[in-house]
Amino acid sequence: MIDIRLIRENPDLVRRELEKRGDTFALDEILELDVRYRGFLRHSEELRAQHNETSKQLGMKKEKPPGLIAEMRLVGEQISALQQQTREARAALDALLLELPNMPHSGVPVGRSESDNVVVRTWGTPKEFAFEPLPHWELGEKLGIIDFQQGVKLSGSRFYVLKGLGAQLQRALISFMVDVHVREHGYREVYVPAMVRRECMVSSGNLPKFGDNLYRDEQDDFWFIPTAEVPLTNLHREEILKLEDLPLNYVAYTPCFRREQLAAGSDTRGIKRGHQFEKVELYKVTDPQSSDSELENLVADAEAICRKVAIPYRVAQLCTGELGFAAHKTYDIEMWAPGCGEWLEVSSCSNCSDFQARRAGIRYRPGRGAGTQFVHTLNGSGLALPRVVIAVLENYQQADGTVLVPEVLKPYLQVQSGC
RNA sequence: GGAGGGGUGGCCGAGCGGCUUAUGGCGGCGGUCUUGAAAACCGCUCUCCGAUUCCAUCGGAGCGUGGGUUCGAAUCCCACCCCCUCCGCCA
Repeated sequence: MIDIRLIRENPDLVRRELEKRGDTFALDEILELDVRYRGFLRHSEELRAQHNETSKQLGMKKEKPPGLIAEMRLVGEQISALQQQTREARAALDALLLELPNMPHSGVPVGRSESDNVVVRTWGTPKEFAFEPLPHWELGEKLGIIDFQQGVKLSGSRFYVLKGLGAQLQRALISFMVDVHVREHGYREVYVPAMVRRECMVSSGNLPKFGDNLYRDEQDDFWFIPTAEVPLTNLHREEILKLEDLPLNYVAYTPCFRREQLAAGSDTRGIKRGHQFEKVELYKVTDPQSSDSELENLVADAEAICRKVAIPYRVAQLCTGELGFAAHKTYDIEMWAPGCGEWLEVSSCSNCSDFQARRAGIRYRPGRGAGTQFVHTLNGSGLALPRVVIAVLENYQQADGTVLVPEVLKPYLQVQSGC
């Protein structure tokens, strides 16, 4: 959420920043509602101040004059009516504020589409194969480790079943990645619910605007998380954190659920995009001064995984038009997949500045006696599982259709050579 | 799922229609005393919103959440959320 006071005091700045995303926003309506809201609020507070004073005096009197009580009742009714108007204006204002995306960081390149993203670095060189490398769906089927038909049988399109070493490879990657982040990067491992209350989705920015992308249990109003970012954002909801406890670094492994209402046929091959997938998520809560540098640390922590599994990757900075709703600045990490011949997004690391913190009410106190301030939150995959599985299969494949096990995964797998 | 009990400031815990700007204690901070520390004593300790002459002052709100009754609600009523105990069921 953007601070209403900033919009009030500097609407042109906010408008200019938001329009970098390539869209227009209802700022005039917001400003108008804000004036209305404060008018009602001020009026009802003035009346209430008088009313409080008279009531207090009335309470001290032995004789209660009936005329005065009748008069007070009328004032009370006026206050109720004003409060109702105040509430309505506030609710309308909040509804609009919740629809505004975050403002981009000043260093984000202005642009409209993927082609305006900026590749900031590349690591490794795509391997030259002496044969035509196969896409993972062919490799997986030949090896009997990915079964698409059974996925469809159980749940429909965009579901798959991993079998034997396919399932084990994914599980090995999960353990390996979490271990690296805990032991080498200082993250605290947490296990969180995959179904959350509606307000958690509002805090993270998924609701009210993106409900169409979420699965939901209507009976109990549980919402299925599209990423661990949602529960992690809410871990400290409505808390005032101590400066000395920042930054908080969390790593969580969770399943993720996305409705992905894509056109039939797009991205349907393979396990790149499904309704359910596994992800290891990194999350940081920092003070506002540190979030810029912590984003660099976060990206480096995610990149470390790519290097350890020795798969070429590149890091792209997203342009303003590609930023997610809550994001202030984002880097994507893309691994090279020689079989499908594309750079696969395996991580998206974002500094959300105070956008989610404001929605979730997560604050800290900068110093003794100082007022509270909103923290900054950052998140990034470290990494998204099915796509790393794809990259491993396609990069480590051999001429005979078998796949070698990356060195770092050997301690985590039952086999030492490959499959 | 059934029955009962409960949610009050950082924590514990009183209050059960106006005397509460929420008693008291613990913790925390500052001070007095002391060579220093402890003890004792004194004082201070929350958040949010709005207005203005904006390092401040004034007003409003907040006792799980949201409504309601009343001139006046932490206190009474309704709904919901959460926690605890027992029973049932279950991994």
